[in-house]
Amino acid sequence: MKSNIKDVARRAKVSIATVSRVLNDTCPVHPDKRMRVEKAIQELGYIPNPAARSLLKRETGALAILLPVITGEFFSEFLTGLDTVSREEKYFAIVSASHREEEQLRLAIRNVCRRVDGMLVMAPESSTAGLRNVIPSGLPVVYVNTTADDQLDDVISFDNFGGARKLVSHLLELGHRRIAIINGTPKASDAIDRFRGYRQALEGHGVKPVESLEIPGDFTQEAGYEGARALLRLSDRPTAVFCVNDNMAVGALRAFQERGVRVPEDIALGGFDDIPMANYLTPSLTTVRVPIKKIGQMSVERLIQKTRAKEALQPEQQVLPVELVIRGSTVAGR
Amino acid sequence: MKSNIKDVARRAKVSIATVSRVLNDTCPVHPDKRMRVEKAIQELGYIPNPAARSLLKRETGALAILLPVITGEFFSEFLTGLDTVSREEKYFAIVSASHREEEQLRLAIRNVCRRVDGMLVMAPESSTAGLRNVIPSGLPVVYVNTTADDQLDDVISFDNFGGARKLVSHLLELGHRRIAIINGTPKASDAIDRFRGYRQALEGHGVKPVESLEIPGDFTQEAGYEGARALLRLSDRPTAVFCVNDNMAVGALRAFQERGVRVPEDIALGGFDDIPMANYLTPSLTTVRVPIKKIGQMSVERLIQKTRAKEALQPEQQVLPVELVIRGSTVAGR
DNA sequence: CTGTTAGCGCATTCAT
DNA sequence: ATGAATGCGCTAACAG
Repeated sequence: MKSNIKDVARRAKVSIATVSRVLNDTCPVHPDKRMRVEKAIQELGYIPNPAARSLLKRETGALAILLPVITGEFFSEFLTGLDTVSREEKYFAIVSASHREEEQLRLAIRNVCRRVDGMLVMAPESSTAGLRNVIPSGLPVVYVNTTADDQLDDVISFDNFGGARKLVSHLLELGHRRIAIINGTPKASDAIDRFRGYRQALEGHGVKPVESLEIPGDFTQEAGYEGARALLRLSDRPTAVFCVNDNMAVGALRAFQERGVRVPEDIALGGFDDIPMANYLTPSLTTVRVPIKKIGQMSVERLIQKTRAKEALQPEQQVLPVELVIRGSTVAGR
Repeated sequence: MKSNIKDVARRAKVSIATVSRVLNDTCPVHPDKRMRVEKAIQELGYIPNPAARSLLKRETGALAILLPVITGEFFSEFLTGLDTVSREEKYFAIVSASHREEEQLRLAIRNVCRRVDGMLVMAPESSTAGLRNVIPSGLPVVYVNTTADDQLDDVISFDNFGGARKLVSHLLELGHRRIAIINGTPKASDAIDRFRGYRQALEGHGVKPVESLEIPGDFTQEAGYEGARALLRLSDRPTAVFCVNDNMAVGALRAFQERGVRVPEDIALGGFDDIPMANYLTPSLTTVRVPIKKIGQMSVERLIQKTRAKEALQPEQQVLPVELVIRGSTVAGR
């Protein structure tokens, strides 16, 4: 059965304070007693109760990582980066997904906020001010890829707008004029920014946006697949398609291949994120490289820094650059 | 600042007991006071401290999910299945990765075991008996894909041996005789079982195993890539390669394509898992379908069942069937 | 060096 | 229906 500090103390014939001392190595303890305590701990299989400890110390040694979803390569990469760092820094990472629903996110925040010393929130569909009333003031938070209404929070994001503009400009420079877009979930800021980049690029080249070429989506492969099929049904097909993330581009590519539409000869295809898979597709996918793993690392590093600091730190907001990666899905022979 | 139950009581001009009552809806409370309490909670942004609650109630409402890694499609799928169920059942899932190291796993177990009401452990490199001394007796545990030394624990796994045998038999039936294998991490039971399946299939067809065709690996794409390159350097190349998981097959495919080795014409390729990506590769990947998402669901369901049960349940051990999926990487024209 | 004691925030008796 | 008091397991301050 689960034993407690009293059991250990009794067995080692010392006071509970002494047990606590050897446990936390706070002040010197007589080697003899230390040994007895260690032996008792061993024999009982005693493990301190973090609930009791955190009640007292007001810290938990854990960090919450709240993501819209944990599925897919994008998030895998992000988690990998983040996990390494938190492990090194002796923090325990609690990962949860909010399924892109604000309500679920709020619930998750409520669920964890008292169990952790800090929170990492990636919520492209929410904004920092909107979440503020759910988050206990004083709890360190780092937002990733979340809309910042003001300068009060730490926010790390990357250049969604610029990346999309670059990619679509690349298509335009290849001579494409009928360029479709398959979008992400409607309220997601990253989807919105990428869409803006798309529109901006078109404008910059004097191309009028065509509404029938702007297909709604939700970041999933299925949406990419369905969106691409819808585009193929059009009487006046586009010559290029920009999927707002790689995941959807994967689905689109499948739709094209099923219908015998060659990429890039019949239709060019671009994505966003540069997930590992992008390079494995045939043809490989032209996309916008986002330093996902690095962002994962950076954001926990910052979170841990904020958590360890006694004083509240000056909020920092940064937007990381992204890079266009040209591959076979837009230029044949690559 | 973080407020506590006392603050709420003071503000609502009631006792803390009353606050606790409206919080947990235990016994009837005068509507008037209830209102005052609710108002105070609202105004203070009060959130109960789960640490204090669990100290008293001896339950946490959380489940631990300990996986070897959380990267890649296999684990994404698993988590997706699991997440849905635990959310529905009002349990909070704490996910952590042990990096395939027993020491890390033990550390993670220690870290979480007192924070949760039950644990889901996927540890292909460990065995149930070996972990027993780290896990507090009485804590409900469900193992997935972990070696069972005895009948004392709940273990859910799938037919690694049979799946591998089927796949390699398929290659043999296509006429292949020089069949290489790229293996998983050495101590992982799934890798070991799949290797056994490979050997067994060869034997069944009277083919002698060739040691130079048995390449070590570690389940990562990089290992698949390197393994495939090593095979290509052989003077006497294999005509088929079985990668012990799809992830490595992806890496192998890349190596082949880089060197202009056609799949399946020059070399056939098989994987294991049937991750979503397998179907998107060109050629699509012949593999062994594992009902990953379903296993994720089943295992938490069982865990929750054990957790809710007052009495200790009879341990159940089950091995789920897997299915050979033949695609383009072994048979051209698919 | 070591033991005793007072809470941490909360649910739960036991009185009222 | 409600409040006062008790204790969950632990650490820290205090007193030896």
